[in-house]
Amino acid sequence: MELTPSCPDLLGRLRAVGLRPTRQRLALARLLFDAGDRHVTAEHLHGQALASAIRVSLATVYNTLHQFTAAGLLREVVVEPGRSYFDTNIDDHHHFFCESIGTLQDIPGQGVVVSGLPLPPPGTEIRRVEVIVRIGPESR
Amino acid sequence: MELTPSCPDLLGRLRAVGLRPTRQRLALARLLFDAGDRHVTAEHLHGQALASAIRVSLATVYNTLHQFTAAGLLREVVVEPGRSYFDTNIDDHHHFFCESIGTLQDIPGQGVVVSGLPLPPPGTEIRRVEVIVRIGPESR
DNA sequence: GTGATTGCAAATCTTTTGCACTAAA
DNA sequence: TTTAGTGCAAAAGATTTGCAATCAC
Repeated sequence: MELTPSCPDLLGRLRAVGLRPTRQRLALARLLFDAGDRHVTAEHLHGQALASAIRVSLATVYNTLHQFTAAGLLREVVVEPGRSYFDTNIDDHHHFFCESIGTLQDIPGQGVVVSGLPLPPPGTEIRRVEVIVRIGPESR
Repeated sequence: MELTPSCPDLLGRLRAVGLRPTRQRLALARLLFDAGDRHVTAEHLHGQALASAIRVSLATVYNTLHQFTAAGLLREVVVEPGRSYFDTNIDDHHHFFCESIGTLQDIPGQGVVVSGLPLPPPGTEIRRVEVIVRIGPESR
């Protein structure tokens, strides 16, 4: 594939994290990062790739999502048993999650303060504090 | 099975939530609730049942865990993709989760305050605020 | 060319389901 | 009895892996 000049930033971002900018990685990166903040599942992204006439196998989508996550380009969000979401927003932030629809929505991290946490167990340190606000349709 | 008089509370608890106190439900309830706060996976609980010479199928363990959860006797905690933990502590509280070991640890809810949350999206209301503190071995 | 990456299909792992059988009431 | 609950094995999902073919460099 010709590396189109329309995505120099993506190409550079992949190179910067040591991932060879292959056809499918670039195509997936474009789907992921060219449309603002997104929360996708592997299945979802694969469907979108196929719809965009990008030939990628589901296995490659999984591999790519995990490589991007390991490289710090994505964040994995676990809110539902048996399904992983990947978040293109890697800033410190939190989530609303609607169980009835299965939808994630970002909560900017700046405003939220979690206070009163005890010290982590001896020998461990805090990696990240994650707040998940589970929401549902209004009762009435 | 003879309903032993040693577990009148469990029997009553099951009846109270409309679950017929069968041999395996009682046995699993005893494993779950007779040992203080616990975080178990289905696989884990099944192994423990077998080790205690309780004949239960894994399918029944799954069904029972979900029935208990639906009945409010347990809480499901989702922290790892592809694996559910069930928590015998149903009070309002949060968790430390160590990814390297896969261990959950309770954080009492009283002390922790989450402030600065935005309003939930229109038409929805907050069901629960969950804080997961991801921890790992100390860097140095 | 050479080694990383991909596709595919098969394997794996967790969880759910269908149905004949068993047990609680 | 009557109906809910169970076991088993098979099915269903999500995710991973092995290996030959392919592509970036």
